[in-house]
Formats: sequence, structure tokens, C-alpha cells
Amino acid sequence: MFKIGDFSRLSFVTVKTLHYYDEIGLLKPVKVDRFTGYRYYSAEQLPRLNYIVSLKNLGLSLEEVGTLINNSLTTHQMRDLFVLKRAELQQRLSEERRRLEQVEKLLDQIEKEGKMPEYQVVIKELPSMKVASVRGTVPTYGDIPILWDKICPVFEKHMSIIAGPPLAIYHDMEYREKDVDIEVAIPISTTVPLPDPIKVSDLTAEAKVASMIHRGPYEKLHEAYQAMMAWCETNGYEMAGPDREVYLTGPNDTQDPVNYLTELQQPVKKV
Amino acid sequence: MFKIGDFSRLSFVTVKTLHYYDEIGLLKPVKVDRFTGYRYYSAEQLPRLNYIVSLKNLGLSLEEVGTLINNSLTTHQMRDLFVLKRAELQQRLSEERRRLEQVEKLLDQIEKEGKMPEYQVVIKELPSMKVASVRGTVPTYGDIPILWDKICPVFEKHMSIIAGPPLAIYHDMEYREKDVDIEVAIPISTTVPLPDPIKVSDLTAEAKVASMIHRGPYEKLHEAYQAMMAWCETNGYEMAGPDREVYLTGPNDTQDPVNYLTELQQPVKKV
DNA sequence: CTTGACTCTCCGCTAACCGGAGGTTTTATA
DNA sequence: TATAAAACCTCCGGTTAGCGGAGAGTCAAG
Repeated sequence: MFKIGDFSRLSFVTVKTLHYYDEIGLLKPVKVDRFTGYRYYSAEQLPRLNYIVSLKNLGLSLEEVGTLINNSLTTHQMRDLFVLKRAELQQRLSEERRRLEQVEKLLDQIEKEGKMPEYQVVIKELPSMKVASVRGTVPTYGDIPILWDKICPVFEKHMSIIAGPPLAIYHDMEYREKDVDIEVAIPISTTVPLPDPIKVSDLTAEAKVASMIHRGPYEKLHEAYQAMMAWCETNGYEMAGPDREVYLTGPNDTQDPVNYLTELQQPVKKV
Repeated sequence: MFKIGDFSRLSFVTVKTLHYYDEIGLLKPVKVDRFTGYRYYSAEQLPRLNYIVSLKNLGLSLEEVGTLINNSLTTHQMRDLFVLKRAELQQRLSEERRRLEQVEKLLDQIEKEGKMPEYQVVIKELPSMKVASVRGTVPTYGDIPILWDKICPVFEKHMSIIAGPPLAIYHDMEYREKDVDIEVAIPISTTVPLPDPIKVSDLTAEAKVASMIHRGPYEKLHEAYQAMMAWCETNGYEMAGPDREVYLTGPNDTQDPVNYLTELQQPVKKV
């Protein structure tokens, strides 16, 4: 029978940890003095403690360790538990790998360009949303206002159902100088009857989009697009679907184009 | 200016998280109503929030994110920070890899033997310790008591300075049937004059020992040794130094050899 | 004017302990 | 044997990055 300090030295497990294991019922001292509260351990308990420590080192949580050693599981159940654990570890491992890769990419970029990259890309998930939209093919990018003019006046009377900033969807899968297939849309919360050519539809949810925010006039959006493509390339994503531009701050909100804020949303998938 | 809910939908960051970032000063709302406490955010803050999220995805803690974006660091400092982060990630990655490997080894073993292995091995660190010991070469393993007889009687009078369970050190680097070079030792807390052939010395600390606990009579210790060697082999360790046997529970503590507890400590190094 | 959606603050919870305060008990020394 | 040091006890608070909920106040639509 050892006092906790001796048992701690013997097992190389801190007193605090032994207290904790006692508290959660993982390793109760063989005897507790009813008057002083002193814990007494026996050498018999060392194998159990060793077992606990080795399972913990395999990455099991103390709760898992507890179920494993308290309910004497069949070999099958144990195997299943470890198979599960393996899957979990593989998952975590690949995530860590991805992180490391990204940090390395970032370091590369810093080395090359001598500064932090200007654009930050975040991968997120887009929910589906109801929009009122007009889709059409316009001769050049400069002609997009034609589409907005079809939808904006109508919404003067429906301000209240607007559910988010307006956006545009570029349906062309590749870049084209002319005859661009564009949909301009305004998220809405409820359906209202709208005159032609405005249509109400649901934008599909997207599981993975690369999102990037551009600050400045629309003429410089192409820089953001380039950065986005570069990011996708170096980070192993490829584009998968029509991209969207969300006009967070535009001509309606500020007069200086330098303050325009536009979010680029590019659906992607892992290559 | 958005209320927190709108800003949350816009940024795909939960309200709770925005509350938290406000609290820790990572992203303060552009305005807080002095009477209602309502937070108001501006679209201008989206890039910052995006930046925060992307840095977090790289594995930085919020504290690190904070120092990175609040104190405008030089490119050099940023690079250093990320170099540090890379090292940290590499470290974690290799640990995870080791874990996964061990789980896979364990699964293999379960498949092969149809049951959980009987011995658990834990890697730990041994501090140096002062011991009183007798070293000698005995004809066979059975003759080890000869050495104990030299040291035990003397310690009848020095019980109080015993600082831990007795142990034996096997100085032979390979197994031998005869003329075994063994040191039997008793940890002590203070130096006292001891008669020949007892010597006081310091056992060197060992950075990595594989530890395993054997339960049962000494005649079966060789099974534990075999298991230990197998473990080292499958887990990529090789032996590095004389091993120790620590007699946790022995003939002095119990009469039934089935209850003997012996810890094997084998210094190892990663291959 | 009411209702429902939204927001606020505050509290407790997560995992696996660590550190310390304040109070006993044991042990070693004088 | 007295006393001081070491060891031990319990309880509390802290760690990360928020989540969930209670109870109360606020806002917008009908």
C-alpha cells in the first residue's frame, strides 16, 4: 500500500492526475482512510494504470478508456472500437496534413512575393436560397446594368422582402469577352408575384465554395479572380460550377468605388 | 450597418462566435447601441472576419490571430510566426502518424492472436536516482539471490532511507546462459556509510524507456521479455542500454508467486 | 397593440488536467 | 517531545473556442 505520492513516483503519473482518475472513477485507490481522506494504492493497480496510460497514448479519450476497461468487452467489440479509432485518426491526420500544406504554400508565397498575400480565401458552405432573378446574355461585361435595370425598379416597392445583398451568377463555364450569360438576383424571403422577365427560383446549396472578398472598383475584380484561381491551383481545388459575385457594398451604399466590397463565391471540389 | 444576425448570415459565422470575438477583442462591432446593447456591424468588417477565419483554418489559435492582425507585423515577423507554426504542425503530424501506426499494429495483433495483447508497453522517462548496489557476475540466473544476500541484511537497519522498490540491472547486452553480469540495487534517499561490497552510485536518467509490467512468477519473466522485444520491433524502437527489473511486489510482500509484480524497464531509442 | 423574431447578458458545459489557497496529517529532526 | 517541513486533503478557478439555454429586453409587421 502506497500513499499517493509514492504511487505517483512509481508510476510516473502526477498526483493531480491520480486525483482526477479517482474522481472520474477510472482508478479508485484500493483504500481511502475514512477520517483523513488519504488515498492508498497498491502495486496491484500498476498494471491497470499502465494500461490506462497506454490506451491514452493511442489517442483514446478517458471515457473510451473507461468503457474499454470497465465493461470487459469481447475481442470483437474491442476490434470495432479500434477500427473506429483508426478511422478517426486517419481523418485527423489528413486534416493536419492539409493544414501543414497550406502553411507551406503560404510561406512559399511570402518568400516569393515578399509580403502577405492580399486576398484571403475561406472555404464555406452555401445554403440554398430563394431569389428573384433575371437571366440574360449581354454583349459585354459593361452591359450588365441592363439586367439590373429590369429588376431594380420593381423592387422599389418590395424592399421589405429583400433577404440579402444582390448578387450575380456567371453561367459561362469559361471566360468570354462577348455574349456573357449572366443572372442577376436578389435574395427574397417570401414569394410575391413579379412581372416578366423576373423569375423566382431557388439557388441550389453548395457544399464547398471558395470565398474571397474584393475591395475596390469593379474594374479590378479580375485581380481577385486571378488570385482565386491561383489559390485553387496551389491548394488543390478545382472549380465546379458557376461562380457568384455578391455585392456587399456597391454604388447604392457608397459613392467612392474604392470602398466597394464584393464577395466572390466559386464552387469548388477537391481534385 | 447590419444587426448581428444579418452579419452572421452574410459571413457564415455564428452569432455566438461573433459575441465571443467581440468579447476577446478580435472583432468589435463598428457600433454598439448604448441603451440596448445591440451590436451593429458593417460590411467593411467582412474582410477582417474572413481573414480571421482563414488564419484560424491554418491552425492558429485566436490569440495568435489576434497578435497577427492587431500589431501590424513586418513580413519578417509573419514569416517567423508561420515557420514556427509549421514546425508545430509537423510535430503534431508525426505524433498523429505514430498513433495511427500503433493502432494499426494493435489491430494486426488482434487479428492474428484473436485477442488483446496481454502486455501493455508505455514509454516513459526515468529520472536519475541514488542507489546502494552490489554488482557481480553470477554463474546462472538462479544464483541472483547471492547478491541480494549481500545487500539485504545490511538494510535491515536502514529501512528508513529506502526510497523505492528494489531493482536489478542486467549489464549484459546480449542474453547469456552463464556468468551473468548483474547489479542489484536499492534506491536510497540519503547517503550512509555502507560496508563492502555495497556501493552508492547514481543511476543515470534515461530519456526513453519502454516499461512493461509482468504479473506472476519470475520463471515466466521471459514471456514478458519476448513481448517487450516484439513490441519494440513492431513499434520501431531498438534497445539502447542495460535493462532493469523493478521488483514492485515480491517474496517479501506476498507468498504466492502468482501475485508477484515486476516492472521491466528497457531503455530504447527510435530507429 | 400584440405577437413573434431577434437580441442582450449571464451561467454552465465541454477534456484533462494544473496551480494555488487554506486546512489537516504525517514524518523527520532538534 | 516539540516543532517544523513535507505531504496530503478539498475546493476553486483557469485553460480553448465557443454552444446551449434561461430570463429579460427590443424591434418590426400585421
